[in-house]
Amino acid sequence: MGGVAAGFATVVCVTATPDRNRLALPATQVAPLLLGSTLTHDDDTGRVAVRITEVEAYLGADDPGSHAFRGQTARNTTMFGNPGHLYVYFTYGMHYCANVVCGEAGQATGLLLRAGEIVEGLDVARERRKSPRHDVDLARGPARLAQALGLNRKLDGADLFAAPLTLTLPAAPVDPDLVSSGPRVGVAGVGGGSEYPWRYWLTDDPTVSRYRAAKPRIPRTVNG
DNA sequence: CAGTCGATCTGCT
DNA sequence: GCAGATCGACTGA
Repeated sequence: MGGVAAGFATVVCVTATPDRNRLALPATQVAPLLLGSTLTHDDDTGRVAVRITEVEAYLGADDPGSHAFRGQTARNTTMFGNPGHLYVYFTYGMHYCANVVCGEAGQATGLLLRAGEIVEGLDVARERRKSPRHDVDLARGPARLAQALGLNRKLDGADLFAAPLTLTLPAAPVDPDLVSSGPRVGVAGVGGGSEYPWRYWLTDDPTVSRYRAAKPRIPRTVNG
């Protein structure tokens, strides 16, 4: 059962990882570095690795679209901690989504992992994700990616550079010509418009989630 | 292919 | 009580 996470973290975190320092920058600067990186989750339910193809930057307390906008709560505490950790939250009553915490402790900036390509453990990912007809859909969308990797609330706050997680950044950022940016998905108001291109993806990658504009919710009771 | 809706956790009013 | 960093099923063309 529980009680495992706190134990191994103290044992493994002996040496400072250079890659961890590369995350200690504003999320908008880390975004192009994270594209093309690989995140592996390896536990007794299986081993799956995903090559990240789409991310979204959330910029902390001043960002109305961020969970951190209204200050620190029990749920978002991880966002306010040190970079190089995973912030996992539960949303819409059904789905988990995962962020890579960036910047300095207290800034609460991070990158939402929006999509990726399964590069290891395809059979395990298919088992976890059942319905999709195409493998390209296995991790297309933040909740799908989390499910394919087997991420859940138990991994909230987990170190990205220690078991059961492994984040491998590319030696150099991908060619800027291969990176596109645009407005964030599903975020209305400030930061949701084209004025802030805080969504980044690998151009023309088939695993990138299709853009859906944030739609204002219209009450259905108006016309009876 | 595009539009609509249900599921039901979390934090804020 | 309500809206939300969503997904999958269903509808109609």
